[in-house]
Amino acid sequence: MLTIYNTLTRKKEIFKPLHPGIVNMYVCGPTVYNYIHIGNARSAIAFDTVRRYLEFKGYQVNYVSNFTDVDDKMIKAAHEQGITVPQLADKYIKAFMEDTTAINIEPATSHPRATEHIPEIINFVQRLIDKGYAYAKDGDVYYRARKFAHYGELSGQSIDDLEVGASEHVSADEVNKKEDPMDFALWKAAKPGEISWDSPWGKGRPGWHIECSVMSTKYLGDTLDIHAGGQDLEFPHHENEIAQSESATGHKFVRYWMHNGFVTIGNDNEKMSKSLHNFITVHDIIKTVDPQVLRFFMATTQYRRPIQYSEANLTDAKNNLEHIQTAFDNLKYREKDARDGDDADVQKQVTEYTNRFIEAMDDDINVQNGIAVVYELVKAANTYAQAATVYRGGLKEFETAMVKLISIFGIKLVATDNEIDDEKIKAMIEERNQARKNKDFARSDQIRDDLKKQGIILEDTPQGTRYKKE
RNA sequence: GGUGGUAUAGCCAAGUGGUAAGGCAGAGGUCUGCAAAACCUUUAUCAUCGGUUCAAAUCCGAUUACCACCUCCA
Repeated sequence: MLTIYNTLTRKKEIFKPLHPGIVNMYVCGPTVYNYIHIGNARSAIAFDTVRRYLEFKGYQVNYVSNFTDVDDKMIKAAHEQGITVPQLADKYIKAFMEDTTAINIEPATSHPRATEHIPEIINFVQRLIDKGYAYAKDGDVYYRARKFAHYGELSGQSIDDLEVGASEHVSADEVNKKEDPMDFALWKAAKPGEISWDSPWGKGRPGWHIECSVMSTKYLGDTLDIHAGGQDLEFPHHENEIAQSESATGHKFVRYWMHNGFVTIGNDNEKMSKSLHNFITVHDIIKTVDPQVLRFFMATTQYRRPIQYSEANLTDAKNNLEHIQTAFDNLKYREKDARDGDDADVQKQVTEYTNRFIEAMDDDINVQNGIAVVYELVKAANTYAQAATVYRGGLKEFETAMVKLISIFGIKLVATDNEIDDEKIKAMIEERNQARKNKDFARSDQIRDDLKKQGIILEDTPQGTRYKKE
């Protein structure tokens, strides 16, 4: 039985979707004014893994993830680059799709953009005004935070404590416009020259939080099963979303809140973020690091824990992934001399490993325990692949299980292509085997070295000489 | 100041009362003509101090260190 840690209740709860068999899930996406950094990637990977596990469990997952394509930073960046805000958005949405495809993130069921939902946003804001939860002032529209009785529940803070913090940061201009410092903007009046849309309150654009309330409820209904995002979104973003949504719809907004931990970097393990300027973009890193390694590295840390980004940790991930890949290839290698038929013992083992994997993952997506089971499966597979007699059914059993379980981590396990067409190389391998038969090891080692220089590695096994490309 | 999180071997990390999973790196071994791959063996006074208990990494209290949110941020 799957349990999920719900940020709202700060407890692990048994996961039961509103509609049996269907999970409606919304994940806060990035503001598209730059390439995504590996912290953004971590969030995407964490919840892609959750999604894959839910699908593995047999749920149909409706997965919606937005693009914030208009805000202060978008306007600033577009201005700096001498392009329009929509052009900037298009550029980085395209880059987002490329980067997330590289790290094997399944495309969302829907990727809505804020600017494509302006009429719905205006309508939503109007509903809040009509219900008395919001008020217009000088072209802005603000939400009355104190009017929402549950305000502060998600972040575990009382509204008065929050106000103490807020008062240090809110500009005098805003304080003057707002009835209360805790109120937040639903709609912002346009400054001259800024991108804007007509509204009942004059030309302007949506505030940050409103788009998520509007788009999530539009695509997934008033009550979502899962709403996810980075821990930094708990307050104020998600707190505000709850207030807006529940006061507009009158229904519970989200049943399970999930928040991922940060990627940290440097000796101080500081949070990686755009504002700290200590970020590494996915766009850059995959030029030198295998995207599958990056994916594996991040997917094998439980979503709530921080990930320390370092070369050493990345190397660990690389070694582990290679180990799994080698085991898979070892199984494939035995297919040519395997006997026909099934292997009941392997079936039993695989079933046991799979059950233990599920048990681990059911505990709030405990990927560390999950991957530990995968390593046990790998060990058993390697042992089997060296047995004197193997059955085709047994090999397939192991292969299928490995592919299935590792795919939840977003890794596509496929047999390594080691076909060699070059007749000259084939002849050299043959010559080496002759030399070995004649115990001319100087010659055979010479050939092995020569081939290694060409990227061909030879390994002698009881089934003959095995070769692979480097 | 308020709120939350973290502290387990060289590194990553599981483990919420019964004397410490797993992985990487290291060491030794089996196999091999030698390798490679694989497999086996091997590495811990669980941040500190005190308390509860027959028994604590696990519960309680205090302390220290680090991180995060309270302002845009995944």
